[in-house]
Amino acid sequence: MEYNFKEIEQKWQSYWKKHNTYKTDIKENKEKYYVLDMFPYPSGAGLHVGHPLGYIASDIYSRYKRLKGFNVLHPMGYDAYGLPAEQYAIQTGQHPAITTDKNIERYREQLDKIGFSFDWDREIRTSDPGYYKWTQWTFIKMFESYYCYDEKQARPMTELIECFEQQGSKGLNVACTEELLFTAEEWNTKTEKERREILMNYRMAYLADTMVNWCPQLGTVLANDEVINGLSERGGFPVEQRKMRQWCLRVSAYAQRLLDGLDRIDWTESLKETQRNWIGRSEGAEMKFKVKNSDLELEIFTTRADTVFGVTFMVLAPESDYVCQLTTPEQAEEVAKYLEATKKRTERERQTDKKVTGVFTGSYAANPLSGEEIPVWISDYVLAGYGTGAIMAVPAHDSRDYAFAKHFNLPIIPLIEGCDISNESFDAKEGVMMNSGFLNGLSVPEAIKKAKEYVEEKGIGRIKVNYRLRDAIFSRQRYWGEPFPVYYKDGIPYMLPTESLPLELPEVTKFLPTETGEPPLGNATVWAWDETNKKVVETSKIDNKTIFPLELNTMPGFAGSSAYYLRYMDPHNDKALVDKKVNEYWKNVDLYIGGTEHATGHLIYSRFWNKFLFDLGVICEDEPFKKLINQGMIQGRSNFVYRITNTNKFVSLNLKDQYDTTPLHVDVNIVSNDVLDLDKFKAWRPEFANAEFILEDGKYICGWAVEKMSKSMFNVVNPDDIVENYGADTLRLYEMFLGPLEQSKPWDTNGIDGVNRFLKRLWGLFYDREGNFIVSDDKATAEELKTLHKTIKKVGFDIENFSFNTSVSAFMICVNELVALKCSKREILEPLVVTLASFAPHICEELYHALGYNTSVCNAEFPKYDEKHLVEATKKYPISFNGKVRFTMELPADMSKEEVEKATLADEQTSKYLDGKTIKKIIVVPGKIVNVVF
RNA sequence: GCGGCUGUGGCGUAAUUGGUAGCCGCGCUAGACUUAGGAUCUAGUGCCGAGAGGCGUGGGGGUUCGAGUCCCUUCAGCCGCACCA
Repeated sequence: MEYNFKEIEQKWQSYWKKHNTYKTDIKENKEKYYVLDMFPYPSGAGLHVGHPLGYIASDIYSRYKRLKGFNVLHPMGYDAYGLPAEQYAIQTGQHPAITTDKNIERYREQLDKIGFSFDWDREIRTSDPGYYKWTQWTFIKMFESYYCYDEKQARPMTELIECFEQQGSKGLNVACTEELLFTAEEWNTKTEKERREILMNYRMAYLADTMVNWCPQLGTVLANDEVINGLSERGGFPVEQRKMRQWCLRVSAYAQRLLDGLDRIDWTESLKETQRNWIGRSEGAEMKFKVKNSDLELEIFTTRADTVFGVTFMVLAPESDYVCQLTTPEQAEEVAKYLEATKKRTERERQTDKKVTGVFTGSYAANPLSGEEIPVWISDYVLAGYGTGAIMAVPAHDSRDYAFAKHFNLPIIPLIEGCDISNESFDAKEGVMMNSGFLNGLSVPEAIKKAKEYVEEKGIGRIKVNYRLRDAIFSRQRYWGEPFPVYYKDGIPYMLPTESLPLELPEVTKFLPTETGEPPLGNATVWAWDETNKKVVETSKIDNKTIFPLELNTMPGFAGSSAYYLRYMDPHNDKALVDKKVNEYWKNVDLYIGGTEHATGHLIYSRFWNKFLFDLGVICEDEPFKKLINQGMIQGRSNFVYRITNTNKFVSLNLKDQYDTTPLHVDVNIVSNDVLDLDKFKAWRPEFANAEFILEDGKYICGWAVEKMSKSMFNVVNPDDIVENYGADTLRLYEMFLGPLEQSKPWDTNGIDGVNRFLKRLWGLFYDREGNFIVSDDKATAEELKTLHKTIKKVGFDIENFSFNTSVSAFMICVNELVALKCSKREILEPLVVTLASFAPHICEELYHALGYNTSVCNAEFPKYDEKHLVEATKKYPISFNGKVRFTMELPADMSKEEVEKATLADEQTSKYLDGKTIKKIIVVPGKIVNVVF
């Protein structure tokens, strides 16, 4: 009987569904294990063969853990909000919900075919009101919280208000947008509106006028991680800087905890390093420079407090608030001209074009240590977003300041003995100080320390830690996202009561911004909040007395993906994001598998979001993902045909150099082992119908290259086709067999026959050609047991180490050996089937039942290996001479060192290789090797 | 520029962690069965060499009885960050 994968796979997929085999519940007597995949955005293109790679790996691990007796949570859902569906809606008028549902349905179909052990009862979609209710709920909690640096956690705003009432803002060590100073009396006399404006300065979720990455083509702002080299991540459109009133999340408050947490989680070093870079911690000093003839003080941040004596000028970012305060009337015109010019430059231009530009403000400041008078300039090499937006320039020891000083002819004072600054600055933090008053003679690290202390003592400034990590801009001028549970009274935002959540996304007539430039929600006719009746009503009823306008922005993509792992634990709970007891059982994700592209987006935001929920006391773990593995990308393997220029004639690969040719991509699905199917090629496109060919050995050989898998390269392979032709089990095995999970590698369907043959051969151990079940109850031999047990041992070890490719080859070796031994014994095959079941669940379920079981192999127990079957009586010792292996000798495994040495010397081949030379020494490593040195 | 990762047959890869480099699979070669082969089975297949043998893990150097594995250096590719004061 043939191995009929189609029948088998359908049969068991419906069996699993019918028997709820993958349904998971809390089992207090069992240890939990949580395996999570990064949930997909359901794109219109469907899955290609690269997408399921991580899912297959996590599925194998989940099934394995289950066989090992763990209670495994392994859910799946969809990141359903997103730009592509909305862009499609703008173009076609089709509601994004419809597009999304359709795409999800297709994804589900594709996923189902592969035989995953997901508990689909726990499916979530970020666009589902029952889900985003909790995204909105968390946002409200953020609005109602501030961050206390002393307690190192988020606290309720009510505590802060109490504090203001009693002592004002004095002595507070809390996260804020800007330092505000007011007394309790001042606070207590303020109006409601004034108070709310002040509170905004401290909220975890706050509304602020900030410089944002505005993308005109997408009509929305983007977060920093959504901008790559000055272009939008989605679509690659230019991005410009603009000041806009936006919702922001105070992620920066958590910078230190986000950094510290990295040391306690099992992620790859490269991923942690990326996050460390992104957080960008630097220790330094904040210092005040007095402005001449003014009460103003310029605040700057520096990591090189030791170089203050070398400050010969200061520079402001063009966006800095100081600019207008310091510009003198004489310079006003020039400054205005410069600001205008910089504004025109996009972020991208500013980054790529490193021409030195700048303008003098007309003002001077005083060096706080030397008292020297120094000019204040403006230049766009200073970033508004980092530090204070102003710097002290030390041209001798900073290359950017150096370039600026050279260009504008400003003085350069060297501060380190013996450094050469005639052509470039000396940036290294080493050497001995000079020209630096009380710092002279100290080494740079000593001087940094001493200068910082001095500055603090004299009240010139303070020691400060700065982070590159910015607060996340949380508003998007988009339709297809979570609505903010916010309405406005007199321009002041108020939160909806949490009992009124979810605030559902309204219908709109069109998905573009309104004529007045408001976001698409401005088109909604039912989008106003009735405060008394606590419900959404017609926009036309807005009277700003009891009925108020609702927020028109929506939340960004990372909102819904930040806490989804928690919702899987308790997906249908409408009383809480996750029940406390449930959360205490599942805790956090033990294994998270996904792509590396989320390193600075999702993986930072979800850690932040999670820490906030932890501070609220809603959840019990402060890091969401204990272990994280990045699966490598599956690249495409493209094929080429070579068209002779100006003809419709194609020449085979190895003859192409004799002609003038153009390579053309050809669909890999009509090429087999680099041999082109000529008929399919002619039928592929009308212009090739009359194509002629120059063949070699009667075949047309195509060229090939490894490229990104994409439609335009014609190298996309669809998993559906693989399942159709070879079955899901073969697909699963082959995806793993390709190579190490974390490595990128090209997909080449040609190799798939190997794993398919393996399954057929396995099948052949159970059934003969006539379809007779040939498994016997005979006693297994020592050799057969050894084959089995070494396989169980290796596969178990490999799975624990996520080395799935080597497990697959171990299975192949095992089956090859059993075939050679003609072993069809139950004693061997039964444990083998259970061991393989995580990789190839369908065929194993079939064989498990054929062996007489009527329960699922998913509920079996992973076999234990017994070392006693693995011990060898003899060892084939490689005998090497000066490190070169010459022959092998079979000796008893337990033979002593001395005896092995003796046996080696006694062998006649030894004298042959010695060739009369004297032996200097003999190295014998028992059980390993013999090395004769002469 | 800084940081991280990766370099092994024609291809994807393996190597018990310092101990016989190339396991497993693809491809290829030869053969068997066959009307046929994109089926199946058998044998071979790192390179050079008729052979003995030599050479081989991007290159160079080192440590070691012994290096794909450790150290130094260099090159190439991929990824991340990039005026971060």
